[in-house]
Amino acid sequence: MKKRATQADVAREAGLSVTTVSLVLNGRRNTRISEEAAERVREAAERLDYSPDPTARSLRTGRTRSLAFVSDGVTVTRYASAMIRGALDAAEERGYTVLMAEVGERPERLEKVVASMLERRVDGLLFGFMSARKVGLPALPRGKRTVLINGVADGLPAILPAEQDAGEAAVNRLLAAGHRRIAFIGRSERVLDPYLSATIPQRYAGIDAAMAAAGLDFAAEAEGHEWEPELGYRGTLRMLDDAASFTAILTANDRVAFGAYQALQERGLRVPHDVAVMSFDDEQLATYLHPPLTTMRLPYREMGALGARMLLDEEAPAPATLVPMPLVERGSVA
Amino acid sequence: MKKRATQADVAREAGLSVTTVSLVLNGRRNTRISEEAAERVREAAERLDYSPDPTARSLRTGRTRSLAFVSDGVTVTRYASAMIRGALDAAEERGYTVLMAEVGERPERLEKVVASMLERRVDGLLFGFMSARKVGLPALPRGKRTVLINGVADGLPAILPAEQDAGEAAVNRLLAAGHRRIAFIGRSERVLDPYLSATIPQRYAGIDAAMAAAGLDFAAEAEGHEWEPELGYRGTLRMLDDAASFTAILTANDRVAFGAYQALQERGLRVPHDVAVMSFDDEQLATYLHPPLTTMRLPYREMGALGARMLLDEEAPAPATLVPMPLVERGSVA
DNA sequence: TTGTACGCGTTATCAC
DNA sequence: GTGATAACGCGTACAA
Repeated sequence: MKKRATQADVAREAGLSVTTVSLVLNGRRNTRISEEAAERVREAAERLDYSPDPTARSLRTGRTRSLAFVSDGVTVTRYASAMIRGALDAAEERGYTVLMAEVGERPERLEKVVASMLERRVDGLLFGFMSARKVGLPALPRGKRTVLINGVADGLPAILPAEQDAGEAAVNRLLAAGHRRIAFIGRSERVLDPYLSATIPQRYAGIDAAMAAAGLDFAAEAEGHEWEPELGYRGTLRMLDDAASFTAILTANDRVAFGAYQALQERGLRVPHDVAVMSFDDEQLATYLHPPLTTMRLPYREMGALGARMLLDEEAPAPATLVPMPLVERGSVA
Repeated sequence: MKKRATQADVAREAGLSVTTVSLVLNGRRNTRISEEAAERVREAAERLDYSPDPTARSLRTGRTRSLAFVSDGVTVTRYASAMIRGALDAAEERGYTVLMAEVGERPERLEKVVASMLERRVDGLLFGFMSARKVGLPALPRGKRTVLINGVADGLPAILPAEQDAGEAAVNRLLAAGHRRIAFIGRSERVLDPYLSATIPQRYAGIDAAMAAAGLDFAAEAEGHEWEPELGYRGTLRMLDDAASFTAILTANDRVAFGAYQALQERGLRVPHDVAVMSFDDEQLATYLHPPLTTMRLPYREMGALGARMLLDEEAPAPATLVPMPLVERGSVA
């Protein structure tokens, strides 16, 4: 492994000065270098397989062409990790590198991690959270560009899923299939705390708005804030045992829907023939079910990509951007 | 936002030279600086809130205290993304930062991405793959430390799950519960291609070895290389329809087990009372089932952490390191 | 149109 | 024991 070629090497090879080399290779427009010199530089660079040293460049310019992606637990979260992928792709498109850090369940680490990223002179900070909620962040330097994905904090630009629209769309999908007696599993007062979730209230709001617009009330409800299969399972059984009459179930998320499927199957009810199921999130799980689950997708990958673009593109970012949650049509609604 | 303090500022504040400052702050041992001078330096640094500029340091030392984590799709893979977390934690412990990149389904991007990481002067390269298989990698500079996680390539150190042991342990768990008539779902010739999987053959080998040691053959088998719920579902139904007699099912992975559960429930068979189910991987899914699934866990987080440690700690890494797959005891075997 | 020389903040080599 | 000073590789003001 030979030493890497430097600008000086290229200059020598081309018989020109480093200034010329620098100007040419950085594609400076309003400096009149003869086309012939420029060509000589490019050839020399090519011959020597030259590529600029980003370290030296950063030292000189104060910019690193890198951004930090700081998250709570998205790497260990079933599906939220897709937001990393989105950010990675958008950053790479722009020639940026992503420094990753994760603070896990210990928010007190956040300060240390952010400080470490700032020391590394990242050009911007991207925060990503597992569940969209209000978060406390350490003080950040004024000028430093910052965007929150799936989270909100004081005056920082935030990217969130368009939950209200999704709530409406979910209900409307059931209505369009002719359902009028609809059950809902997963309402909870607890979830209204913005530090637990900043978006779930909107999901509820959308759901309720669409129901109201149709002049309907839910035929049955099973409350609960732990959106795990158990809730769907027990909730569905309870509603059936209460002799509630419904032709469709709307569940707070896919894991709840999963539990609902189990209960329905136990009772000999077929999805979607006897009972339709409509849900939110679109975890991988949704594709495992029989029939596969129709659900409103959390657009994590798009949110990650948008976050990186907002951070890196110079336009002033909006205070809050809502990313549409697409309806993923599978087989559980008919 | 004021300008950051530099070493020169600290030197001035302490009334000493930058040399002294550098020596003290880097904790050099065999240089005789008076304890009093050292103290003055530390105090001055504290007062000015000085922290060294990693960019300048890298320019000088040629090391960046950063490593690259290059993967195919681990960020969008249900559970493999835990290996990122492991690598992140281990890197942070050592003061290293992780530059992430992901090439997705396009291996031709690998070369570009690796080149970009090398340009950034990372101190080491960590490759992480979704499924443990033989991979082709671009040529890497001689000296550059490299470790593969969940993948194998020519002469590079690799970290893999200990599948053979896990295969044996899974069978032995069933034997310990008294099962003698065991069915197996998921054998396939196709999976023996090392470019598809380098470890599945070992999983088979462990399973077969344990069965042979017990003097047993499988009571029934359902073959298949697409390890999705569908295989478990159809496979189980077929075996039951063939009037096969078994008290336990060993499935190739959790998704297959999920399908098996569905089939068993349809036929009115209870897990684990009528049929025990034992599996591999430990996806989140395993905890959703009724009863929760007993399975051999793929230790992705540990593998990620070990990879980073091997990369960063100076010991010469072994050509291949097998990480134990722990038995996760839940409720599906009795 | 191109070249010279300096500075970015650090570490390392030598003097004193 | 400590202090000048020369790199590291790049960008750019200023000179030619």
